[in-house]
Amino acid sequence: MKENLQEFVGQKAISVRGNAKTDIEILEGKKLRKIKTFGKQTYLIFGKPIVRIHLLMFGSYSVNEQTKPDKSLRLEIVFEKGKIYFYSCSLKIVDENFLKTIPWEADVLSDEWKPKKAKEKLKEIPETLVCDALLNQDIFAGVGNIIKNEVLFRIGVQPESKVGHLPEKKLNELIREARNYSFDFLKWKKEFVLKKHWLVHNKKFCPKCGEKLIRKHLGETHRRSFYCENDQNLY
DNA sequence: TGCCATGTTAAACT
DNA sequence: GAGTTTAACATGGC
Repeated sequence: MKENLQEFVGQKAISVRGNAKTDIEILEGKKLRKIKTFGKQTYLIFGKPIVRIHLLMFGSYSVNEQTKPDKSLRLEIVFEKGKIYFYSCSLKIVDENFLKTIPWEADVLSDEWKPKKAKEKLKEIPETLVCDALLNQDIFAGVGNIIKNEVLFRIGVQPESKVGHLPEKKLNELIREARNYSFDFLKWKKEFVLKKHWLVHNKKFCPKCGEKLIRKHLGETHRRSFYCENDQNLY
């Protein structure tokens, strides 16, 4: 989204509409200065007002689309050249102080990503299950349920393993693959070949040994886990 | 056709 | 007031 919206940076918002509950009118006449992302959130920085967008499960956006009446249109921004549409998303106006509270180094795709910091945070929660830890946005911002399942399969760790029980080497692998797989995910998503590359998520059989995969809602997050009993060790 | 899910927030409870 | 649970959001795939 950030990349696809770059053409609007530097442009002034002429008009806005949509069913967003916040006061979106204040954006009119303001120039889009910069776009920042933190995990799954996108920040459209219009100087003082900043629009925070999260697409949640079903949200979408489009650029320069032919306007059609749509009751789920959350926000349309008409710029000097072109328009942006956001549908069915979470939208909030925040200010620059809010941005100051964001732990940017926790974003797995960021240049500022700090694996050491992630490790420190994990050391503080030894009793947490790895399936929950990977979904913790304060540690691995951007990682979602698909990435969780694929990372755990790649490193051969059973999702109910406790963070504190992981050998140092596995802990390092967990942190490294959380970032590494996220870049693969992004690349595949851009090429529209994401699903094709799923090894365990939504799959029936283990690609390594052919055995039936376990599919269960696990951890405090109660999210779907897919894993192989043979190829993923419980620590 | 009905159920479920790539996710988070805020309201409603205890 | 703190912590926990539930509802809301709303769409496409199976």
